[in-house]
Amino acid sequence: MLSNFRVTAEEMIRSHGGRVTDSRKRILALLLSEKNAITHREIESRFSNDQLDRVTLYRVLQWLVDNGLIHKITSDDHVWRYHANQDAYRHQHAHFKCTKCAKVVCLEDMPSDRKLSLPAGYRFQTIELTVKGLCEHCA
Amino acid sequence: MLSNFRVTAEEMIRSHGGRVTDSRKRILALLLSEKNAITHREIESRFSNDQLDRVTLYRVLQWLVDNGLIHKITSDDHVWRYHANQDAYRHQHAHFKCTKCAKVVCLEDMPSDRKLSLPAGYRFQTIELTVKGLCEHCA
DNA sequence: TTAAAAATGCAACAGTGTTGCAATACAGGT
DNA sequence: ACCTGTATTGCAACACTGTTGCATTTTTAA
Repeated sequence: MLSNFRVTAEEMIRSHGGRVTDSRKRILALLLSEKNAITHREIESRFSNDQLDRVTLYRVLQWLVDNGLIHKITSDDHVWRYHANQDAYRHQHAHFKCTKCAKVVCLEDMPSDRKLSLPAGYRFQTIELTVKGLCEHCA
Repeated sequence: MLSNFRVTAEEMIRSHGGRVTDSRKRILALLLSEKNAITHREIESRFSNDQLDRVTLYRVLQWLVDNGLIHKITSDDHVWRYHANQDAYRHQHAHFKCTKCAKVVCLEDMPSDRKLSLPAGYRFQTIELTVKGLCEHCA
């Protein structure tokens, strides 16, 4: 189960030409096993037994983002949440945040078809969309 | 000019039943005079001569938000930006953030097609949409 | 096996925002 | 105009998330 994720993680890291270190494997394997996007602090607490340095975690997460293996999501609580780039989440997508329990999930689609008009001279790059509401447990 | 904003500010505060204090008048008048959404730090620097306590500024901003006189916008730099609720900005709207100079402007329209479907059992509350790109000066 | 390069661990720092509490300013009644 | 209760302010100290510098360790490739 979890060893499957470790194997996948190792392949993903190796295929990006990075050094395959223990921290990277463990962190990416964890993110692959998580259904929702989770915070730095939540990742830390998952490793409460095994020691995992705060700073190393920040640096590994940044490396994984830079190499497109995970993505990070901003939120109105001003904490980054991280999620592995699997399957449907490769491309740009919207996110949902529960206003009660703060859970963040990735939505599969991004309704960006409808172009909203920018002021003259502005150049479009990306769009960030977060839907807020109550999740199935809090509704 | 700026005294006009002070008069408007005072009326807005009074109409919400709050105490009309000097800090509230000065801060709201400044926000009324600003075209774009600005950060706590930017507001502070506008008052560099007159003294203005950091904590008071945070608390006044929160009060103004709670009373619907201004709104605040989150961003991927994890700093709140504040903008007065005038005219078009009363209702829900999208925002634009320049990825080069970090300028944030309010867009007038929100593409309201909530075609994006939430998972079963989820309840919709609000939508937050930020378009990122280059502004007219940075493009 | 060895050496260069990259990654880690630690300590200290930086920025944004919050809390507790005493001092002050505002508003309403006299 | 003057009290008086109460909201607001100012200050100090704190909390949290994230970053930087640097010595030590691990990884990789010859």
